[in-house]
Amino acid sequence: MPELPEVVVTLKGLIPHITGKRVSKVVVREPRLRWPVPGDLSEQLCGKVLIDGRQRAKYLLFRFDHGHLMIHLGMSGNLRIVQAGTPPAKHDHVDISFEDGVQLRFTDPRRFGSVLWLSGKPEQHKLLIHLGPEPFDPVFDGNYLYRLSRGKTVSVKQFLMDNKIVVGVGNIYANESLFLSGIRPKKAAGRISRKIYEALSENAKTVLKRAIEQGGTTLKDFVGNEGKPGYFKQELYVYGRGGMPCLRCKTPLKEIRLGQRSTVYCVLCQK
DNA sequence: CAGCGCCCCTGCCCGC
DNA sequence: TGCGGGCAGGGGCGCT
Repeated sequence: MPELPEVVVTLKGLIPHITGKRVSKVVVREPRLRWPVPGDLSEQLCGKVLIDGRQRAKYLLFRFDHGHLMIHLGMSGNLRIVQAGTPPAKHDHVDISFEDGVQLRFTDPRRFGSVLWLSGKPEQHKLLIHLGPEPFDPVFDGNYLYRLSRGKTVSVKQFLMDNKIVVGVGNIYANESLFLSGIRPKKAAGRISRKIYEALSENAKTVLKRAIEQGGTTLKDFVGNEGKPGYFKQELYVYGRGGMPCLRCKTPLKEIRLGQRSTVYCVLCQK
């Protein structure tokens, strides 16, 4: 489910339910996630107050006065509020209960997600320290992409999806941004002009912002915290539409694989 | 260092 | 209806 918009939507929905509340109980049913859930998670959290929550890349960071709970949703993860006492279903790996009966539940069939405890500064953590800027950070613009791409032979799509360059642009939104910018996904990143990168950075921001407004993109089973699906799927131009007509020129969209990821583009609209 | 592949894992869809 | 193969929204890591 998650790309950046789904993470933002998830966080936004959770915040009002859990900020300022004290943890009363932690249950870990399955610690074998992307990295093992720390064995002392319960000791770290119980009795402590969750101060606030924010997002860095696709990581959710929940602040306590002595550290941070860091959660990544991977490909299939989901974090939601459940009624206290709701029996766990398959793949409900971690529950964090608060004193008022609110319960935070982490579910992840594929277990590519993670639930970690950070005692130090989050930005110093090895998973975050090498990350590029957020797409909505003012430093992320056409000039930034132009400068960092000089001499690079990697495809522009993989360049855009590289977390060291910019975070949060996953496969769906990379495909969409490139279509809107008229750029062929496999074109070498180093051979694209400053002007085109200007369009690409703007389109990436627009697509992400629009997806957040629509509550994310529901492909299979993503639902926000109010149980609503994301409506951005209706606005996808190319992702998931290989072989179907381009919405601008009717030419059948071409589908290839780039870095093992499905890549869809229009041979006429994207050069 | 850049640039690839691989891999973690389950679910689902398709073709036979 | 059952089974094998391929694919899926992520991303760290190890190899060349």
